[in-house]
Amino acid sequence: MPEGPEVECTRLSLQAIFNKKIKQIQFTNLSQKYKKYRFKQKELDIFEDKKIKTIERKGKFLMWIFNFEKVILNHLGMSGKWIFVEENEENPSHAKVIIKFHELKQKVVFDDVRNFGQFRVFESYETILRHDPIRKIGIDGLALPFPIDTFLTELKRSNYINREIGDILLDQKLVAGIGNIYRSEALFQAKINPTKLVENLSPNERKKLGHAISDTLHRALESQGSSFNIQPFQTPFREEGSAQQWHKVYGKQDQLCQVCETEIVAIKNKGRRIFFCPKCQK
DNA sequence: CCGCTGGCCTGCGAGC
DNA sequence: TGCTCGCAGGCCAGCG
Repeated sequence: MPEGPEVECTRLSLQAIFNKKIKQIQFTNLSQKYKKYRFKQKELDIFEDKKIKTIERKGKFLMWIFNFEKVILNHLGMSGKWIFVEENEENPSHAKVIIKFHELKQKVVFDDVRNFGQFRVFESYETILRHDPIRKIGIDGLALPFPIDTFLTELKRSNYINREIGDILLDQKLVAGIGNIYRSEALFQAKINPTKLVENLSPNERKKLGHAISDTLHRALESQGSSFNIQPFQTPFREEGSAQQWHKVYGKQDQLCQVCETEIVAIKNKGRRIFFCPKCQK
């Protein structure tokens, strides 16, 4: 579900639990159905009475930093969300992790329907930085100002030049935080056909694309993300986003382009769909 | 080092 | 009504 902007919205809401003394972090009974969480409660027991100092975002990953050496790597996967739940309120039906605090009535619950999420303890900050997905992560698409020069340099890497631009935009080693929705939207804004090879992009197109990525992700952040379909994104305070209201192409196959009234088309790229206007995006 | 494929999961709507 | 199928905003191990 969540891409960079949704993950950042989540991070901002979770500031409410910074510096609160933890009573318990607990894997739910349901979570024990799954290998990645099974028999790992012991790793969470040591967090009792500790505090979350801050949460850093690396692309779509959240790194939880505490007032001792351990670090937790958390990924929302396709359907994960953190939700504040009242003491007497029932847990969401796919709760995997529950965190309770001494000073807070509410607990915070990691609810993850499709179970693609991650919640893993690492020994230290240094250990997590050596973890491959973190170590290899590219430019943060939400970085301000967007590092356009680095983006242009990276685009010239030999492993990218003969590949389709729509394909490599999901590569978190290039720009981290782009997901399936915002790759289509960014390409539309930059007026670039997703099947165009990187080597055939003009200098102007490359610059426009960098700007479009940054602009798209920031507009999404301001809109509190995109919420639609069956399992809409919600912030921990259960607010839904409104970015879907300005989507120009994502999910709009068979509808007419708002600019030129040509029919929006969808193509498959490695099993995921890319949406674009065949006239505006040459 | 690289890129690609299949696997990990549940829930929903379409079509039969 | 119930079944199967395809599809959904992502990552990663294993392979060539």
